[in-house]
Amino acid sequence: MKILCVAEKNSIAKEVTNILSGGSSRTRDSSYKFVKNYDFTYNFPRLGQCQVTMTAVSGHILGTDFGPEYAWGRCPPGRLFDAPLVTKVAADKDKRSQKIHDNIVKESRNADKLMIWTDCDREGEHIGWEIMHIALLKNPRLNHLGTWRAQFSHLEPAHIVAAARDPKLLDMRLVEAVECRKEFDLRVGLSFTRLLTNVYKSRGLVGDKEVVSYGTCQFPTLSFVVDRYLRVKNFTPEPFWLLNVVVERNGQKVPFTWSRGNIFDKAFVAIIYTQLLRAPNDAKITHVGTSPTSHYRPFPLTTVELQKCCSLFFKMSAKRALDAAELLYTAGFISYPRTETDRFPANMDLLSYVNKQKQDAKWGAYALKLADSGAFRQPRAGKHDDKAHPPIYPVKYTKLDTLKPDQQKVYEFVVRRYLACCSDDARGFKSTVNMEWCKEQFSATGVQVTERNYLDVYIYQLWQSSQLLPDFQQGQAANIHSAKVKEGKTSPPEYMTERELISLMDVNGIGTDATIAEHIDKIIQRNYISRRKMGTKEVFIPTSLGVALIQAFDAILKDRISMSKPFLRRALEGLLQKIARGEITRQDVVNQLLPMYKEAFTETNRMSSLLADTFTETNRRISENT
DNA sequence: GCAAGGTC
Repeated sequence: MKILCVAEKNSIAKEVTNILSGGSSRTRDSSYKFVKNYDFTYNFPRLGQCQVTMTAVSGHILGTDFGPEYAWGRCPPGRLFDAPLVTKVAADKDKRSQKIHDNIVKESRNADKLMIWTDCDREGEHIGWEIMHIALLKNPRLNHLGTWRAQFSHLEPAHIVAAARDPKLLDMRLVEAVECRKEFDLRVGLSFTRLLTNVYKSRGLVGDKEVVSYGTCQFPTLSFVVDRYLRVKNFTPEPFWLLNVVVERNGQKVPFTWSRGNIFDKAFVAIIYTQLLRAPNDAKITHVGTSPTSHYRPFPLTTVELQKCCSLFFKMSAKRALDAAELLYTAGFISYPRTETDRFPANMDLLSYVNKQKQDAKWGAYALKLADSGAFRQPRAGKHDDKAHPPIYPVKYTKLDTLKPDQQKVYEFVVRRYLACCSDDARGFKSTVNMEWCKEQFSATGVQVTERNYLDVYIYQLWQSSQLLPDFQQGQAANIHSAKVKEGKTSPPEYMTERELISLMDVNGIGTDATIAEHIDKIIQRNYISRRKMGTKEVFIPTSLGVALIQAFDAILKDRISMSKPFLRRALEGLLQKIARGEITRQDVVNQLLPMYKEAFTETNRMSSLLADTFTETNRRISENT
């Protein structure tokens, strides 16, 4: 029997080959230089000894487009809402897709079975379907039932062997969901992009080579930055007043906080302040207490959390962090780095991965303590599960100095985060002292950390004991050292940072783990937003074009659906998940949602002069400001 | 010249 195996990328094909063949395989070139064909034999349970060829694609091979009669300029943009879709081999400049396509046709000709080894997520399932579709062109045996689907989520040998021995079928519901997404992104993206570009260009508002694009992910992303920018710009600071009281005890000066906090009425604070000053000996300690407090260990690691942490701890951009993680994954050191899951499956042997870290010079002693002296704890379980991949964890040990600098940081972080997850919470005590002075309440607090636990390995987080409070006694008079009225000002929100933008996109389902960083780059290229240094921080500021686009869309569609808010994309995502669960069909979704987009298009087209006017107006306002 | 999603 001959089996053709196809992975999503060459590095996976190579690694799976290594595992299944026990290291003895023959390598042949394919028509595409970054994809190899690996030949070996393997014993499949129901088939016996088989001749296996393992090859790969490089992401999607087929693309969805419109026919030539719907090219830019050949038809009104609105026609793209009902123009027929054409699926064909993607046209890329080095003919990569065509070469990969040809390799699959050739290698599948004599195969008895096709086995799909793409990533186990929605897009991976769709790529698997593309591969099957291509293989079926010249080999009728490789239909849906002749095609196996290997399910795996990391490259540990035992796991890969298990996947090879227990193949499933392709899940066509996932394939349908992806087809649906592609249809919406294409119809809406191209029609609005052509409309916007035509309008701005005909008024001479953008350069000849420029494109004013609309994308279902680009605009919600832009909208987050614009909303924040306007909130900062429109902010008016308000003054407030508060009381600062310092009590002296055993020679130690202890600041107390006023329970009323910041007050916006100056006269009110002044009245109370006068009362206090009239009765300097009236202050009394009313309560002294100590209660346990803790810092929870972190949740298991997701992609977005990885990107946020790398941005915060190492000042590494989302793109760089993911690139480093990807390399660590293909080298077999960490599990698949694109996951939304923040809970480990119940049956996973978590302790075995702790054991593998015992040998390290920096964190080995901690791992040893976790594993061998009963300090190991089952990690907390978050609420997210993508049903495809577990949280990111260190699969295999490696010495840091074998890795490149970015990978060192990311690997060390993944390990420390994992060990922290498997540790106990940090514990301590919080002491509170309450004081009453002329019926006003004040309090002072102190923290004592007694058990550091996970903090010892998760060195990125600080929790330290504060200065010890002196020995106050309940009922005792308090010796006021000083009392002052302080004036403050409310401060505006900060401009959007990359870390916050990633969070917002993630929460609202804008883009995927792998594309969030790209959407941000795209709207920078389009001159909708720009990066700017503010002190030590880097923030995003929208351009006048970016502000105008959002404001014009909001004005035109104020009573209809919003093209700039995340609502539509989120609604689509929810419906895609229903398709994936088999509750509705792709056609149901098209019938329900496409008319709403089309209506928004018609209205935008009708009021297109407003788009240009808003831009002219924003430009004028901003140049007046500067 | 246009989208978003894979991948390099």
